[in-house]
Amino acid sequence: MLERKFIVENAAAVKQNCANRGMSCDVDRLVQLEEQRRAKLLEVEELNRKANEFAKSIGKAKDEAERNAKKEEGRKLRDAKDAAQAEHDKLDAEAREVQLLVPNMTHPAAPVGSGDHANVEVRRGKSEVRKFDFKALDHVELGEKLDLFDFEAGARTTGHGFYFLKNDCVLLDLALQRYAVDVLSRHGFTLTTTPDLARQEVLMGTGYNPRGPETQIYSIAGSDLCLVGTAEITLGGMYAEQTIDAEKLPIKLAGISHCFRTEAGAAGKATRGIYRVHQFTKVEMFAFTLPEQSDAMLEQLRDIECDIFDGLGIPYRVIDTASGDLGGPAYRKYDLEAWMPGRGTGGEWGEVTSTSNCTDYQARRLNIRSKRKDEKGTRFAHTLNGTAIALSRALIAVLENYQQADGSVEVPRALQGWMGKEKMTPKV
RNA sequence: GGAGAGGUGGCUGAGUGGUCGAAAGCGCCGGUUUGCUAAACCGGUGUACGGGAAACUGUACCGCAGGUUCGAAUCCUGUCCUCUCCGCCA
Repeated sequence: MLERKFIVENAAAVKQNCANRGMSCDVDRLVQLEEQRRAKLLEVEELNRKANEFAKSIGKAKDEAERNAKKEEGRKLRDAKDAAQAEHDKLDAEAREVQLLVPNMTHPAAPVGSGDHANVEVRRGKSEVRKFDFKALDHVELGEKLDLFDFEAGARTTGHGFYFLKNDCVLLDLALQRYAVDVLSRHGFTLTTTPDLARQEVLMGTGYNPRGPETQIYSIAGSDLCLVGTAEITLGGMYAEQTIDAEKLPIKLAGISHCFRTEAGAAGKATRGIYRVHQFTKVEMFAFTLPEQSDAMLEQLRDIECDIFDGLGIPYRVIDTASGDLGGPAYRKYDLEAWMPGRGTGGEWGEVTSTSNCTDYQARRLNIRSKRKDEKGTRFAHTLNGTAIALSRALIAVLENYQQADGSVEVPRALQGWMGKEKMTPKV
């Protein structure tokens, strides 16, 4: 959410930014509504001031007759105030409705445009894309040989898009988590496991819409709780309504959670195997910073993601996401796309991580402030998030890149200790 | 799940319809005194939004949302959270 004052004062820039991001929102109307609201607020405050003044004088009235006469007058003032307040609230609600649709501003260096061609590849990982001298299998085929997944049972118990991990895949899943946690711990992150459910309020605060036909979020009937789509939601909510001392910033959190996504409207998209599923586990990074620290923090989060995948020996490319694909809260976003040899006909890049600087967009909704001792007042903190390891996608990358001609899969060196073996071999 | 108690400023804690944005203490900041430190004393000390060059000033906020009233921290309803006891359980 952008500040209304900012939108009013920078209407032209905000409009251009909406256009760059492919979002349609009526900035002109918002400006108009806000100006009307301001005028009405002055009126409300003036009436309220009078009414307060009057109410105080009643307490000092000398007798019952004077008191009753004054009460009548006080009631009129209060009624007038209530009427003005109602008009103000209506304007406020209308303005807010538009305001919530306005996306964050965009980093000046981020590419402008939309679609894959607009995104810019800024870097490659250390590992070369491997040349196979045999036909590379995809993770589903590998999973059959190694007995790693049970999709039928997932569908039976829960539905399409759910699955059981089995045998070595469970070990690999845990090893990847343990590996990521280890890296983040060394980078000074506070480790957490987070609730898998959150209040709607927190969802909204982080920029997710729990309702509507296109929502990605599952809701729990009979409560205002939702299953989280990512630990970003709970980690952001962790400091909701808090004012954080500047000396404590930046705060770097690592959160492990399950992630639930309805994937509404995703029918027909690459759905084979565990690439796009309704539930997966993720180790997430989250940071709260002072406003002047967030640009550098985004680079840091991106570099950690690179380290994690370099450490796994998986080839990837880094994408500087173009304005049209940033969504609502992100000011700038980098994605890591890992090479997945089993995708498409001869392998394809597939998104495995994403890191965003949301500046104060989420903090304003969640009311998270920073306070410096030498500074009057407070400023909204900046929030950033990034994927350390998203299981499912990371599992695919490991399985497909480390497969051998005989159907076995080597375990990346970095995981061997956590996994307790060097190779996953077919049951025969 | 059942019964009860409670949520007030950075903290402790008073306040049961009017002059309460809120006593007092602690903490913190500034000052005086003082070989130094401590103590003592004096003054200051919430946040947001609006007006003003500034001094300053208006409005709102006593978990949150409603309601009663001319007037609510105080009364009523709902809700969230915390604590205690019982039950159940990993």
